[in-house]
Amino acid sequence: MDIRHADRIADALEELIFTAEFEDNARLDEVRLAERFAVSRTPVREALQRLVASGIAIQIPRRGVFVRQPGPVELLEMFEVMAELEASCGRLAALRISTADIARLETANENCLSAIDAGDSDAYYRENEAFHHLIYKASGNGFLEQEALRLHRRLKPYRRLQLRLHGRMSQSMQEHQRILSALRDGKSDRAATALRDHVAVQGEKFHRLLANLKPAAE
Amino acid sequence: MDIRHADRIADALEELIFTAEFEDNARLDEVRLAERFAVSRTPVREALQRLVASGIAIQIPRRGVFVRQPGPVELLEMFEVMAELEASCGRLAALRISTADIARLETANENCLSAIDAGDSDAYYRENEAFHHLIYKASGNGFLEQEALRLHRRLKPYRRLQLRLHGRMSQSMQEHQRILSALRDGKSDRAATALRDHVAVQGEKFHRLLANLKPAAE
DNA sequence: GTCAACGATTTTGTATACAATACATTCGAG
DNA sequence: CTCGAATGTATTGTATACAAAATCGTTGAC
Repeated sequence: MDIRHADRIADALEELIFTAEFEDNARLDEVRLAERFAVSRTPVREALQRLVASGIAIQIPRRGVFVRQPGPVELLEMFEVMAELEASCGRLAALRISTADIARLETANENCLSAIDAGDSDAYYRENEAFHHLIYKASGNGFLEQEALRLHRRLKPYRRLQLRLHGRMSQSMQEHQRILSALRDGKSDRAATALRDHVAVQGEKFHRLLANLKPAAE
Repeated sequence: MDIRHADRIADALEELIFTAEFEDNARLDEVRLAERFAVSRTPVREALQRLVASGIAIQIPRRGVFVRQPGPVELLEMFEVMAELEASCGRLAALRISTADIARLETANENCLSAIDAGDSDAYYRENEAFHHLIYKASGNGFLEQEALRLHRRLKPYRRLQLRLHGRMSQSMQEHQRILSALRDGKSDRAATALRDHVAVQGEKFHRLLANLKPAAE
């Protein structure tokens, strides 16, 4: 084992929480986790601190740390912020993007199309992600890129749920085209709006999904 | 001592780094810090982890953790993201703000004016901060509010430097008026643009400040 | 004189031991 | 029977001890 146990455990715990292995508000027992990972409490505690710092768990002093799955409201809020962040990336990218990066975006887009034709939704997911990550980078703002990546990653488990809804993919590709054309033309406002709407659709889908789950609840 | 040592030390270290007590790339020696705070290495290590998680320091495995002051480029990037985040807050707030919150903004604004008249720049700083925090909250998006607060806080030490530049305050108040009127009218795009420009000015000032500091350096 | 390899020292990472606080159960008073 | 206090137990927070890795210095070969 050439890697720090604390890091390994933090990654493992994050994965376990994202895959809903631990339910919301579950206490993350230090000694149980220590036994489970066959280490002492020390690296477990460091891993827990990392989870708390990243917001997927909360710590109540002298009580322990507890899983904190975002509720429906917070998820919608996070999707909304994602849309705003991507809009910002688009706004800046329209002013700064290089021809090389435009070419890369076009390639990713074509790969998306190929994946749709092949019916390979995993490949579509991957190439779609590449498309968006390229836009983050093309913003020319490394800090913004990192923040966008961070939230994107955090929302990943929830995005997977809604990908395979009926005619979404082809509509999504049209939106990609609009984004691309705005970037090519250097129209920052158009690029921002196109990206915001494109991402916001995911929030809408999610909203509808929730509404269907709990028809008249609360 | 009824508070966790780790938390106290983390706050203290953060403050020390923000006030440039530790210079960039300085190693944060666990045992020295432990002696300094009169505790063992354990709570010091937890504090360091928190610094690393918040990006104020970086950790090189088996080497230690080192202060990581953002360089000029990254600072400009952070100011740019701050401008974008506030623009997003303004966009959403224009759609959702309550009359009560508008009244609160007006109050904060009046307090800003009073502070200027009184020549009390500390009070101005405080009320200006309140104005912006109110807008974050008025976005109606708690997650966005937290993210904005986080970055705002992170940029705080750098904002203090440039506050007392010549005629900035009165210009700033005019911008606040424009923001307020856009919010009152529910014009989301206008509010977003007004806020983006308002905040971006700080980045510009900072840019100029840097250019003056190192006229032809590197 | 330079460079490399080996050993000593320092420092991080982990394990364990101890302290202090919170929780639960039980016992007793009303 | 219900509520509350007290003690016992469990769990977090901190200190210390140990292990492993990296840095530094020295020594020796070329």
